[in-house]
Amino acid sequence: MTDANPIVAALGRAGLRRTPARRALAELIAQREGHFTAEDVLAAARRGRRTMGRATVFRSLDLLTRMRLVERVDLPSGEHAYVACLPSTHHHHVLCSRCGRSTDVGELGLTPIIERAEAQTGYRIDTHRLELFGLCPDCRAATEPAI
Amino acid sequence: MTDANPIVAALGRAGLRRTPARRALAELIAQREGHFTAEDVLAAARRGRRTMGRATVFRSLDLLTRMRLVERVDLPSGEHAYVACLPSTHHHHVLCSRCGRSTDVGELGLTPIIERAEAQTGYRIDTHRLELFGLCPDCRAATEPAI
DNA sequence: AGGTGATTGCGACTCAGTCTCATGTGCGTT
DNA sequence: AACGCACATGAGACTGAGTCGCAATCACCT
Repeated sequence: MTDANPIVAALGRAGLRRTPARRALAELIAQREGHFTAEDVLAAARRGRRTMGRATVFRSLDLLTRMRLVERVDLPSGEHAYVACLPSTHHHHVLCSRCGRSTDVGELGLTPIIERAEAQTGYRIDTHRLELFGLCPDCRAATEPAI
Repeated sequence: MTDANPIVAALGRAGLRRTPARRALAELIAQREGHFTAEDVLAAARRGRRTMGRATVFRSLDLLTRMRLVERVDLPSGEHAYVACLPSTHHHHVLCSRCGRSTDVGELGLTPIIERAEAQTGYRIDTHRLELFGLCPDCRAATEPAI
């Protein structure tokens, strides 16, 4: 039986074990539209009467991060969260600060900006983090009823 | 006596108390070139045989953050750190991943990028975080001896 | 079906950050 | 110079995220 869940499928492709814990995590992530914290996963697993060791959650999340199936983001509050993402090319995430939904957005042309920063500072920049926070279309509609 | 330390001076200007703890913190920050964590501050205070309550450190750092005299950054490792910065216009920080030094870099022209992201996603973006990590000129020289 | 190395769950642990509260003190007022 | 009080501090208990070690389990290859 082929795996409907893309994360589970990717695990198989990578020669990693498709254990119940990992399947359950993949399921939870697939259901979730936006970002989620490790604690969310733990709570959801508990709710679904499936216990999942705290360590397992962190280990699996870590694994998926290394596989680039999820990405870790730092919320403005300082919390660490994760968002699912296709292991495509370079991209960024836009997070809704109201409902938590997250949307991928492709490469935005940051290269010239990074070059400008390198020129200004003399650093050689090799990593960057760009996170965008705002209101998603739905929440916008909800809070700005009148144009 | 006017305050040599800009942070202490800013406190006075804002009508906030210039307490010994805040002065000590300001001093530590002024001495430090790069980013630092709350734990660094605690350790430094302890080393200088001046105890400073853990809570006080967090409270003061919080205060300075609200005053925009320091900014909180999230290191790639997930740790939270702070960097001093002049409360000027919008700017970003470039952090050296080897020695920890941080350098301010002015507005880099992110606006068009944000507009592009808004157009692509339909979000209204109101906050963003851009952090750049790399090697500062000195560390670059140290690790790339030959051109 | 069997063997085995990867994976799990548990629980103890660490470490960052928060909270409470009694004590202390900067500073405006007198 | 002394006063008074709201603001600030330090100590330490507490919380919650994340890690570690280990014995038991199980996914998967043969």
